[in-house]
Order: sequence, then C-alpha cells, then structure tokens
Amino acid sequence: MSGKPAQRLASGGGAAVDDRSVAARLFAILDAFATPAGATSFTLSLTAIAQRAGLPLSTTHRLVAEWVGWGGLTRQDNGQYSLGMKLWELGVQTPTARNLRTIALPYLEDLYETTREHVHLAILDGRDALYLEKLSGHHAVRLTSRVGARLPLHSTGVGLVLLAHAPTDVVQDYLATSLERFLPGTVTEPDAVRRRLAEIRLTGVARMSEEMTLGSSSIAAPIRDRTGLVVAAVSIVIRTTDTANPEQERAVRVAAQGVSRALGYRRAQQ
Amino acid sequence: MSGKPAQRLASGGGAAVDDRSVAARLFAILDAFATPAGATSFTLSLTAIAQRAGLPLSTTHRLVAEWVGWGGLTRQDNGQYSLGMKLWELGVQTPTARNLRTIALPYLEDLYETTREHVHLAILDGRDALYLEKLSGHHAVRLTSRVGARLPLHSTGVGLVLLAHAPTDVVQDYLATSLERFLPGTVTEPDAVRRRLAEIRLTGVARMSEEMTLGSSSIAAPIRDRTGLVVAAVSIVIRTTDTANPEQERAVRVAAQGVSRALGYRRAQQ
DNA sequence: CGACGGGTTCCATTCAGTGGAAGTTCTTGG
DNA sequence: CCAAGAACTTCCACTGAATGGAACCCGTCG
Repeated sequence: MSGKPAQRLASGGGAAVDDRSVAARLFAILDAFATPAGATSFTLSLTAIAQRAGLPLSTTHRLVAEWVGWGGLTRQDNGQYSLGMKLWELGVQTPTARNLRTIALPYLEDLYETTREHVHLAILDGRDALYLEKLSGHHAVRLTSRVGARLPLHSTGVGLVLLAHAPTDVVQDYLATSLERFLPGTVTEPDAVRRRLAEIRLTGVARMSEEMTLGSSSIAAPIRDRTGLVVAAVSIVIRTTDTANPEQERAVRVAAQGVSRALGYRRAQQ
Repeated sequence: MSGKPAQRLASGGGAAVDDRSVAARLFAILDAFATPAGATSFTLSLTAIAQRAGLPLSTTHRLVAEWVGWGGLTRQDNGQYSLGMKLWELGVQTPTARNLRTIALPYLEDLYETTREHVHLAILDGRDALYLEKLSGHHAVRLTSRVGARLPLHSTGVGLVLLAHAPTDVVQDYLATSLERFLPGTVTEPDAVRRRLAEIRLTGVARMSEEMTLGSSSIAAPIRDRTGLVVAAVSIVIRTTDTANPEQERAVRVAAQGVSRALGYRRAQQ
C-alpha cells in the first residue's frame, strides 16, 4: 500500500487504516445484527457491536447513540441493544415486499386453509431465495425457513422454481459454483439441476423431497406479473411420508395462478 | 414531511447553518420515504429526496449513493429511488415485531378462518396503535389500516384496548390533547373516553362502530404476556350492518387468549 | 479491597464530508 | 433541428465534524 500517506501507527503492528465512510460505519453497526443461521433474533452489548463492526469502542458508542436517537436501534433495560421499531416500520414499506405480500396474502391464506400445511412465498434476490411470507398452523413440521430468511436456490422448492425462470446468465452463474449438499437427497450436480429446471418449466411445478430438511417435501409453483415474468414462487411444505396427493399440487397451482392473475397476468402465452 | 430543514438564516440573508451530523442527514434521507397518510408506498427522485430531507443536492447525491450501496435504497430503472430490500430484511428481524408475529400468526389465521373478516394485530407505540399484522380475504371492507401503519388510539378497536391497559400517565397525556373526530360517531370527549376504557378493562373487549371508517365496526381484545401485561391487541373489523353476532366476540376473545397463553400468560389474576 | 470488564466522557488533531459551481445528460417545445 | 431547461453527476478547495486514545466511572467478582 504505497498509494496513500495515511495515518500510521508508530507501533510495529502497523494497524490497517480504516477508510470506511461514516455511512459505511453506521451500516456496519446494523449489519452486526444480521441474524446468523436460523437462530432467533438477538441483542448485542456495545462491546459486541464494536467487535462485530470492527470499530473502536468510542466511535461505536457515538454512532450507536445516533441509531438509538433515530429509532433504528433500541436500548433495552439490561443495556443490550436490538434492532428498533423504526427499522421495522420502514422495512415493511419496501415496495417489492409490501405490494407482493398485500396482493398474495389472501391467496396464501386460501392455500393454507385447504392444505393446512406450511405456505411459503419467496422471491429471487441475488443468489438466494428470500422468504417474504410464511404461514403455518400450530402443529406443522419444524422448518429452517422464516420470514426474511435466505435459503439456497437448488435445495428448496421455491428456489428451484425461481431458478427455472431466471435469466440464463443467472442460472449459468449459479451452477458454476459448487452447490452445497445438505442431505443425501440434495441434487447438486449441475446437469441434473438443469434437467430439473427444464422439467419445472415444462410442468409448471417443482417437487422436492428431503433435500433441505429431513422428513419434509415441498411443492412449488411460479407467480407471474402482468408481463409474464416470474417474480415470485409459492410453495407448501409437507411431511414426506404423506402419500402424494394430487389435490395438494392443484391447490398450489391455483394459489400461484390466483396471485398471478391479481398481478395482472393474463396467460397470454403458454 | 415533518421537521422543517434545520436552516437558520442569519440576519441579512447570511448562509444557513445545518448542524446535523452525518448520521442525522442519512436518517433524514430515509425519513423522506415515510409514506404519508394511507397512500401506497412510493418512489422519489433525487431532487425530491433533497427537498424533503432539506439537504443540498450534491450532498444528497453522495449520501443516497451510500444507501444504495448498502441496499437500504434501490435505484429503479426510471432513475427513481425507493426503499431497498435490505431494509426489509433487517426490519422483519426486529424482535418485538418478529416474536409477536410468529407466535400470534397461527391464532390470527384461526380467527380469520372462523370469522372471514379483517384481522388486526397491533401494539402501542408512542401515541399510536402500530399495526403489526393484518389478514384479510379477497372481498372484505376497504380499510385505512395496513401493516406498518399508525392509527389513533381513540378511534380504533385495538387502539382503545391498548389505551385501556396503558400506564395512567400515558392515558393522561393522550387525553390531554384534543382528539380528532373522524366521523360523527367518534368519541372524543376525554371523560367519555375514560368511561369506555373502564368498561373495556371490565369486560375484556372493546366494541367500536363507525368511528374511523364509515360502514365498519370492530371488536378488539387484549393480548397479555407472561407477566400479565397487555402487550398487544387483536381485532376483527366487520360491516356495521351485520347483526351483532356473539360468536364473533367469542372468536376474538379466543384468539387473544390463545396468543396470551402462547406468550406464557396463565390467567393468574383477573 | 483491588482488579477487571464493560460503558461513558473528553478533547486535540486531522481528514472525511461539505456544497457551490461547472459539466453532463435527457426532455420539452419552438 | 437547436435552444432552454430540468435533473442529475462530478469536481475540488476548504474546514469543522468525526475520530479514537486516554482518562474516568461503575458495578461485580474473587
């Protein structure tokens, strides 16, 4: 790093210079709260935030205070910090999530009622399936998914559907990296995945069985907007042992079509 | 559009001083997106953001770029900006919203199924009822409410329930200001409201009729946590013309109790 | 009691952020 | 077709806001 004659610590360690902008530091603080894995959301102490964000304590202290002042973070009685309501309020206003959810929810409810199984709504975001909504009864199978979670495209029903209808370069790109095998049943071989995608495009539904969670299978179908583009996917997650029920598949299709129609899709082609 | 740009003109047309911190300016930009009234969420041009945030265009340009880089804002094809998915992702992680929602949703679904009416879940936040969840079928009455919306405490079912169980100083404070009369039926007289609150505490339900929206009534009940504290309220919104149905009230109670029990409430007192 | 780990405050230093202005692109309309 | 204008982007000299090390505070533990 000969470029910048920036501040240099006299000590032999030669600590790295932090050239992040104030904004970047503020964001780093929020990112410290990104819930890992499927864990339940949590709280952090000031020091913990400082560590995760890679910031000096005093700086963290000041910036965290700014967040709290605005409502993006909340300080709890025990001194721990957590994400604040303001963030939630703004978050739910996000157009994609809000519009899709509002329109889709009634159909998802119908689907839940007729099948009594977990119902998922997801969109493609980057290289992941992002779960926008999840309905599930009191009982139902334990699952990794939750609203706001990201799950892989190749091992989930909604993921495969989204991938099947994604631009070719996205598919190319996705299959170029090695796909994680979560269970023995997970299909990870690129060509095998490609064959599945083709079949999904043909039949209009994806069926998965024990590729992410033991004991659970899923049936997923695409949601199209007015232009015919696939913008989301619905699925139900069922116990693997249940006998294959054509009614279930039909219900998923009906729901997907209902939402598509509500979005203005008129089955022009197909 | 709230808080006017913090500009203070020195006598004689001197330059304005803006003593906001970088963080405050970043927040002001996000706040520019706070959806007004009940309008559908929207997009803003750079110039519009600058105006609403009270910032010079070049500064706005730079800061908006930071937001976009992080994912808090998204630039659309037409050049307009809107809230970004990252914000949604973090927002749904907010503990209060997430936990309550997760626990309550199954019961809300039950309630929706048995009544087929709008179902609301709200908490008290500041001087407003903040709507955490809303289920509604395809048909159903048109409403002002939506997830993430804030509505007054005195003119909504959930609002009254929350107020009825709020600390006395909150009630005091709330009733000290003049309450807006949305419809002829809105009860705005402090003492009349107080009497209602007492009754709600006694009976355990609130009934409203055409106090916010013409043609719609609501039935609301409190949700308690393990300590017995009222942390939220559920309600259904029904057509006013419908004959009073004791089944509906019972369904609301059942839902509220179900959620309370799931939160660990054991009906110690009462 | 002393030490320790978390949190808070202080303040001299300096460099990141600022914003006016000039440059660029896209529209409008004459 | 070009001029006028609006919206956006880039530039850069200046400066005061942000920085972070250090000192301080406070509750807890052995």
